[in-house]
Amino acid sequence: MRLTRQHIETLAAERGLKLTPQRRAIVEFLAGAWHHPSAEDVFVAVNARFPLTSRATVYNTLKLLKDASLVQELTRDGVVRFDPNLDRHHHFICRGCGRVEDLPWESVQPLDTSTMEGDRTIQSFDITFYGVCRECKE
Amino acid sequence: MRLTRQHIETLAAERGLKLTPQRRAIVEFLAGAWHHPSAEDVFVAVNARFPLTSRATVYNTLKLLKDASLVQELTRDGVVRFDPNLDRHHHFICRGCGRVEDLPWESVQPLDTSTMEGDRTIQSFDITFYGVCRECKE
DNA sequence: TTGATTGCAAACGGTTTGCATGGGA
DNA sequence: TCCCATGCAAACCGTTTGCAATCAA
Repeated sequence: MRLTRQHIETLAAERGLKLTPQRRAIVEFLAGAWHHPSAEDVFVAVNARFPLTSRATVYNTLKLLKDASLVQELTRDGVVRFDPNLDRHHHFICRGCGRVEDLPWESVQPLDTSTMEGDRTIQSFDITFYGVCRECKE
Repeated sequence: MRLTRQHIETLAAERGLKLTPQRRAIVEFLAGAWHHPSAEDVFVAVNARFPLTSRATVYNTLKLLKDASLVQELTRDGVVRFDPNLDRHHHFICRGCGRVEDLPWESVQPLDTSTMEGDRTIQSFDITFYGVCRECKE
């Protein structure tokens, strides 16, 4: 499941939040974003539709979405990025162009974590794959 | 294999670098560090032995070590950290105290990456496990 | 001696905060 | 109307850079 504009409406209704145009624009941009935009990416995109939208609003809304588990936050090269894919999944990073692609959770066989448990408890894991994407292979 | 003070001596000899006390101190601290210190951690630790060591020197030396593949760099919570463990390994992050532990590469069975290959090439991967460490379970 | 390395301080980029204004409920 | 949300600007934090002084080779 991915973030949709419906999510922010539901969230607003449930928590009594205001449905401002800026929040709608941020969510709609994220909903259509497939390559993990940074806060700055969101800022630029939203300002294309609503000039004068401030960075503070962008950061506030992103934090709101993160706290509501409507986006996943991930850090790469020191920059925080946002992933609207709500399903469990892994990541593929292309060493050529740096793009990040989501990989379905089922593309990896279940991991046996028993050997590393015992004194610790393993609850979850995620895998980052590195390689060369299709475009960069050409 | 882990970073040792021997590594910086060899590196200096091979590349004609100068073996300054600051560089020795940084490497010796990293060699004994098991929980992925940040640049600031290194700065504080080195200044305990050599007051007036600047952040620039710390950052320069860390970059040197990274470029020589004598430390692995990893980013967590937007802060760059340094891992002197030179073997391939995975990471375990405790949700209780936030500590990071290294897990031996062999503790995970080989992954079949064929289903996600085809249009892309997978070269490597690393896994981050999340859970609760022994101390936090008590 | 001499150029690599250092310390310092300023600059930088991403993120957070404080506060007065404004607009959705 | 009322208070949440916004815009703005300054502050903040980790990191990088420029430059003169220093020191290992």
